[in-house]
Amino acid sequence: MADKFYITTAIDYSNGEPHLGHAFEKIGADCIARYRRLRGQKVFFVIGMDEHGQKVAQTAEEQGVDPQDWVDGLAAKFEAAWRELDISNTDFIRTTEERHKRTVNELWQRIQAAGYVDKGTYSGFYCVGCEAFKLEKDLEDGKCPQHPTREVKWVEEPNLFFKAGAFRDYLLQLYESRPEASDFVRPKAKLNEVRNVVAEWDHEYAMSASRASVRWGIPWPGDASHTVYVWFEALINYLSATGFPDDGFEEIWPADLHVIGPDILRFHAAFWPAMLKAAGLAVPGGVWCHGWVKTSDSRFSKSAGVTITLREAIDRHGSDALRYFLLREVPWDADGNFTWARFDARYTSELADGYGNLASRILAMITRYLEGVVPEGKAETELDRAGVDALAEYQSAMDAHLLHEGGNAAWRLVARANQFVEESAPWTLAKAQKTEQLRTVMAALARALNRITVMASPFVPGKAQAVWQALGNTDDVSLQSWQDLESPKVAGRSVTKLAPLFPKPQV
RNA sequence: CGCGGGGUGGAGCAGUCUGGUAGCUCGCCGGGCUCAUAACCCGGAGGUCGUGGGUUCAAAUCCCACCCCCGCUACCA
Repeated sequence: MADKFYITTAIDYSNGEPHLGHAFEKIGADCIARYRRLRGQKVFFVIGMDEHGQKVAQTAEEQGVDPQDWVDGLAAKFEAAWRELDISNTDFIRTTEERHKRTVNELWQRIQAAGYVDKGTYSGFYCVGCEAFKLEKDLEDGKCPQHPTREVKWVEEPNLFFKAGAFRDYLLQLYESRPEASDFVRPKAKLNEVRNVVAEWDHEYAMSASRASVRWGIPWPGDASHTVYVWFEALINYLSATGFPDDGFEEIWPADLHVIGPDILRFHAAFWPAMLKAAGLAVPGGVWCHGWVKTSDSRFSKSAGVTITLREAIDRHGSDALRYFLLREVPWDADGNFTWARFDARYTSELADGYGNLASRILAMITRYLEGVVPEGKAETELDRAGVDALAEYQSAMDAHLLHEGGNAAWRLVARANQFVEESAPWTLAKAQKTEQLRTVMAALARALNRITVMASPFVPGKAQAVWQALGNTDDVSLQSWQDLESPKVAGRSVTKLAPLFPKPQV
């Protein structure tokens, strides 16, 4: 594995409060970032806010505030949410920051100098909701089907265009060139979608790069009557966060993984690498397109307008539980449903009765039978073999970004450990004073709990740390070395009993 | 119209590529244990694998036709 890993999420558009969907993307990316740290990589994890554009200006105006004040307020709310969810980002970038404006200027001057920018007039129906031009055939009753409450405007303006079509063949080759496990776009179905779109481009295909009529944006280098089109500007944040064009940015760039939703796939999978190529920069390692969290507690929810707020979701069982639930319930390569019934069921069986209870019983037995010290117990047990298998499964799933499968591997070991407790019945061994056997069994259980806790830490970082400390460690579980899990060094540690990790509400 | 995803015991899913006794989790029923958050373990009931045809000794799995659901079309990530 390479030494560094640069992962990003889409920057969030400053148009409303953080919700479950925003959180899902951050949590998934965070899970990957935390896993990569365990594997010893230096992780750069950038998230942030997309703060320019007509829609932001318009919303701010409706609220009667200055656009900058508006986005400042929202950025604070988003950041607070991410702190609460233990998102371990190493940077939080905002497109109104100077460092971003500087990078945008530099990049576009390079693209322009390389001859990939054209002047032209754009005319067409423009939907403010989408920040995009619409073809007449895509309109319904003269309105944008995505934003039927907003007017579509006929706009004619002198714009600048990015000649993306020049990179058609390059992009198609990029999609084909990678071995399947590291396709430029994953999962595979999404790669095919993008390929089909790009294959239809011709060499004249161009995309607006600047807008003459939008003022809340970054002035176009050399022509302040234009601002850089928000879509293009937003993409560049990934580069801004590396310090580009200053020396040293290449220690971080290129990004190894851009985590995004399906709605912005085309921008990341086609335009972004084309822009980078035009400027002579390295393209990212890949794009991961996750699915949607659907919130439908009943089949009528859509029409009834049922929504689940992030606040409610966190308050239900706490931040770690929400992280865990989303990562297990919604496959990271497909859509999934969020329902309270499923959330409660997983919380009870997998967190409280599963991991939480396992930790309680192991720690309690070590305390009760062995004076609270993890015994030496070098004999390899069946449970250790299961543990090593689980690590291998976990690793291969997590390397492929199949987070739900990684979680599954870790939690199967929880079940196996519970089974092992029954089979070996430490309470019987203690009564019969079969000390050696007891020590062997309890040492194996301590190793299993150690392995589970490290594997669980990208999913439930806070709770994993609590178990880690109860196991007698003083350091941070996230700093553990993956290699040590082959044979966890737990012997001799003084453990402490643990209050219920995941308390169950009294019925 | 089109493109993509999906239809498997009450619920959520795996299995379909590389045909050969239908598997997992939750729920339900019965039993066991007592270290543990009335948690844990074992056993059981429950499925004509969307429909109709076809290929085959044999199909959830391959082929054809069709039906239904979902996304692209919603504060959307």
